[in-house]
Amino acid sequence: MSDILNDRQREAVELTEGPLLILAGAGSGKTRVLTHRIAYLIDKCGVDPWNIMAITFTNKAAGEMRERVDKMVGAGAESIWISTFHSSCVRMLRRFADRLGYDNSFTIYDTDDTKSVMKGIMKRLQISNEDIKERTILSRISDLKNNGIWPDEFTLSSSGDFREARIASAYRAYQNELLKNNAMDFDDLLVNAVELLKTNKDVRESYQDRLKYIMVDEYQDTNTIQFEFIRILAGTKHNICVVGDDDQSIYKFRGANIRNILDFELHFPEAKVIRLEQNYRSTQVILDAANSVIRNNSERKEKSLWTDRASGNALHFMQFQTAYEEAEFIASDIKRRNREGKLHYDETAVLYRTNAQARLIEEQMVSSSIPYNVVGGVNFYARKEIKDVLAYLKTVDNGVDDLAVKRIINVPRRGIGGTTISRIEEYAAERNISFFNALEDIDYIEGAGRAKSKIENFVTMIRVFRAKAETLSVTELIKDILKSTDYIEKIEADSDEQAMEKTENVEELISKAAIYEEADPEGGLSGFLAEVALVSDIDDIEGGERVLLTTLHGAKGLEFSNVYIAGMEDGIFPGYVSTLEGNEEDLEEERRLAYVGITRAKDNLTFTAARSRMVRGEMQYNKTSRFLNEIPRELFVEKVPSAKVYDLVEYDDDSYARSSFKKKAYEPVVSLNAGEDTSYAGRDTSYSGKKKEYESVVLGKSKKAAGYDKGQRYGDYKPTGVKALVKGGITKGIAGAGEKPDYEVGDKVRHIKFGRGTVKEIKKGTKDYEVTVTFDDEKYGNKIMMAGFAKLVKCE
DNA sequence: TAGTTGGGTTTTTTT
DNA sequence: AACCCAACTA
Repeated sequence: MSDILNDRQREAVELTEGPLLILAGAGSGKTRVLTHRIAYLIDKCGVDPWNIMAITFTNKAAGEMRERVDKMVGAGAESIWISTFHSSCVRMLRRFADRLGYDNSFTIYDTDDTKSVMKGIMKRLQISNEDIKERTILSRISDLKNNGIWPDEFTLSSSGDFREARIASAYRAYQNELLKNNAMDFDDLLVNAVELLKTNKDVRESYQDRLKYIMVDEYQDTNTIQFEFIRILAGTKHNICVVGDDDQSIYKFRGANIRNILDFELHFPEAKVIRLEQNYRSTQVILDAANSVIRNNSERKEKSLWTDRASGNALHFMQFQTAYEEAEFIASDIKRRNREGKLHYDETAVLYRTNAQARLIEEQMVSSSIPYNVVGGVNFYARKEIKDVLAYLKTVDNGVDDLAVKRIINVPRRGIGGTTISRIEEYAAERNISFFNALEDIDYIEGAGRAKSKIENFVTMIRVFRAKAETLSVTELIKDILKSTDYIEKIEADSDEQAMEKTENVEELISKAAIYEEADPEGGLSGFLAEVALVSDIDDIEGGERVLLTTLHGAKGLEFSNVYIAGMEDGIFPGYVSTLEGNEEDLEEERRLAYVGITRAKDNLTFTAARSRMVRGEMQYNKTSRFLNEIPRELFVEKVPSAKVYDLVEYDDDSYARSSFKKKAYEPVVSLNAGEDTSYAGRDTSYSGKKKEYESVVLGKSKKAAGYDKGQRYGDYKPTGVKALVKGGITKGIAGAGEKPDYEVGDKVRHIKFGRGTVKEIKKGTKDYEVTVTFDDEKYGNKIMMAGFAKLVKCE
């Protein structure tokens, strides 16, 4: 990428004073602008690097910016404050949390931790999980925090409503518990940092004085409290430059407030706005696709990406019978193109909506021996063995973190059971002391007879660790803990196949600690634990010649020459909930996600979909994604070598066929010639209700016969629900496996390969009906087959 | 106390 | 399908 700025970019770089909103479309060089701006401030305006702050969302983005700025600025670059929102807050709170009643060595609770805490509270307050789910309460609490509403205020406002009042009491108890444990959740980091700045004039002014120029990346993803944070820091000078793209706002579920960017000019009336619309990343075809999708959103700042790149390769869309075949295709296509020298693995990504979809694709990558990285799934730091070791470290670092202590008191097993723990909890609650303090009082606790000596040993062990922590490095401390507790040996002793992996993970943790200590020798144990709490998986993906598998969310900010977007189905992407009546806002967010996905591609973009897929143990039959329908048909590769209707699939006409069929409709499936470079296998939309017979349909050639009008987008059609009559080797669609077949013993049926036959027996199997058929063709004779798989169709 | 089993549940995305 | 939890058994 050239380092020469275009006019708009230059303007954005040089407008250093006052509030500035840079609306930066995907691939428009926003990072380039930000880094140049920092360099400009230092070199041309004489600003001290110490006075500059740049805030990002991920550690990865922060790291990349740091690297680029280092190269441009040289000496002094290290004193620029570049970090994420959460890390910035931690940094402030590590110095001043005592002003808010916390100890400066507070721990950070992740989502799992907060769940455990909430579970305990609900038990105590006798809120049953059936009445209000813990997840519901936690997300309410998160909302409330993000809107600056504290338990006291919420208790008042909710007093009239029973259910709300219970949530309020849970909120209050939760907050007390965290404070008692000297812990903060992710939201607290922001909330408390803002509180700190608001209530402490000296702190606020010292930061305001230092941070004279503030830049915020991915501004569209900020939430209300984050806005508050930067607004306070910007003080009265308002030297705040935010960069974002409202079309890429995809974190509403996490509290992101799209109004922050839409209303920037209301918050700062003197704000200047600069639009960056020239895209340096993608071909025109890809941009056209992106633009044509996002155009369907209503609440957005009008803009349109353009490029002077050539129009480029056409888009591909492939639809398959099953998610398995979809995955198979993606892997084989990548493999083939790589073999032909048309694709580099490290320039390739497979994107999907949900982490669950990764599994099948990953399997196919393995069997095609394609090197790959998967982001997401179970976060490294969320794994049991890692959380165990971290809980030891937290127990050493922050003695009042009851959650950590309770986690490890019997891990590895040392014969301290539930009854004993409850006793100790009661004792601690009566005296309002921490769980660990209660352990130290074990002599005075009744009914702890047998466990007593075990607890004494535990307490002694932790005390020894604490003493050692004064001198040992984090890596040494971890090793010492593992050795003293025989942790590794215990893993190997009682767990099975996963022992290897667990051991490797623990070793990985040690090397991560080593890396941390080298990078930040002053950080210590608290620093390491804080860092670990705030890293995400995408942050430490190893590079190399590897295909990246990630969710669409995970792909934000990245770019690849080749992008595959899998699972293009209504109900998957867009997600089911967002397709329901009244959820238009959610649907728009999904559409932005589609926009993000499409704009990751530089040169080649392939969409795939499956007609049927297993979701949470149940078979789903989904229509192709409505987002595909929003892309002009002309942008796709169209030549189809003699596509044939070879199957009909039934789906639920009104709600995307979630296993229970109400209204049934049928649509023809066009055969796929996978592997052909020109293959285009869209749903053929030929079924109009009038035409009831198909021999074959050739896309491209007989569009008219297939029900298309010129200019019509492929996929725009209305199924009539009339059952299609089918001739010539076309079988009826897959009924859901396990559904009773609509033929009976004695009926004549047709099989796609074996031809005509007579049903001899129908037996209900464990998962599906087993059907025995005697085929007319003696070659095949008697066959037993699964009804859902055999796709037998009744005939005369 | 610990291991097993059966039953019930599951928003999708994550700092 | 996968996970978690409660109840049951050794």
